[in-house]
Amino acid sequence: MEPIDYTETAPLLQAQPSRLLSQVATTVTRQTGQALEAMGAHRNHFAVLATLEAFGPQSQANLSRRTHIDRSDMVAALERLERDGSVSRSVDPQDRRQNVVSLTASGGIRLTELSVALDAAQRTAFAGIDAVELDQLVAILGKLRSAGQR
Amino acid sequence: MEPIDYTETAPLLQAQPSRLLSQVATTVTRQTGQALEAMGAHRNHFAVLATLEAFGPQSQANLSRRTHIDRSDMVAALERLERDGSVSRSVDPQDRRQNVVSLTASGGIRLTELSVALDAAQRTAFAGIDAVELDQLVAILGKLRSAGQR
DNA sequence: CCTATTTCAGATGGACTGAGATAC
DNA sequence: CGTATCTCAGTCAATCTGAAATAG
Repeated sequence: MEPIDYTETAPLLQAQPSRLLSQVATTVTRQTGQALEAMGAHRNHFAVLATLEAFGPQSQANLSRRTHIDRSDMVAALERLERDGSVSRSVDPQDRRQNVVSLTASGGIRLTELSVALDAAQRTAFAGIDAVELDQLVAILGKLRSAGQR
Repeated sequence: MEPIDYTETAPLLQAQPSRLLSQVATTVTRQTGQALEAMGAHRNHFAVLATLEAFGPQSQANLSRRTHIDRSDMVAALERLERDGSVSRSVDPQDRRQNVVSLTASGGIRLTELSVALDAAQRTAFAGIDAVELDQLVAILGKLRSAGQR
């Protein structure tokens, strides 16, 4: 007489990767989000700083396209980053509709701090799988993102 | 002189699987959600019906544990499913705190309909990867869910 | 005239919390 | 008395839309 496991998943549900995907994403996002919150930061802040470091000064619109952060949420993120002195904004003389957003020196330091915190959180969040599986996961998700945009 | 790609992702961001995970999950969830919405249903409805079919009549608390749907959202889902005639609820005579939720005949038919719609949506959502990769993805996500709960 | 960028104000749905009523 | 279940009300952050103001 076996004990009944009241947390088992129905077969039809196991065949629904979309559900699994969303549940794991929720958990992982919460873990990394809390790590950044403990640093007084936000996921979007890291994404913006990393993108500025990689591609140099650029407009908010390009930052949005590169990070997949909505133009509207970008406004709030930059307002905050500017207030903290991590980025500076000025009107582009070539095209005065745009702001040129630049990483400051202290923004570069901030990026390093956040990167360390995020790496640690990520190691915890993905502790259940090995390095090979993590590589597979990233590769597969990358394909899905390219294929399935919008 | 190469053209500049304004949608490229920063290296530091590519090393952040958590971000990728959340973005892909958002897209896939929207696609499957729309498919069910077109059927007048919701993701949670499918999960509940599939779990009832797999494990038979059971309490709302057990449905919550098995589907990972919050007890609070379960109330709304069952209210709806009962109104549609897909499930029936009655107080458990053995333990009158609990409701016994049962799948009705028309609920079984409904489950089949939703299953077909979901499968189609899922084939589209995961069209970018092959069967082997999908299996890998499900296996990896399964490990992460077991390891990282809460 | 149409399009692009930045900004604001708000809609929408998802995950979750707290507390009350009831029953064990 | 403490715990479990069901329910309701409501918070909270995330995603996204629409429109205004400005500039090309």
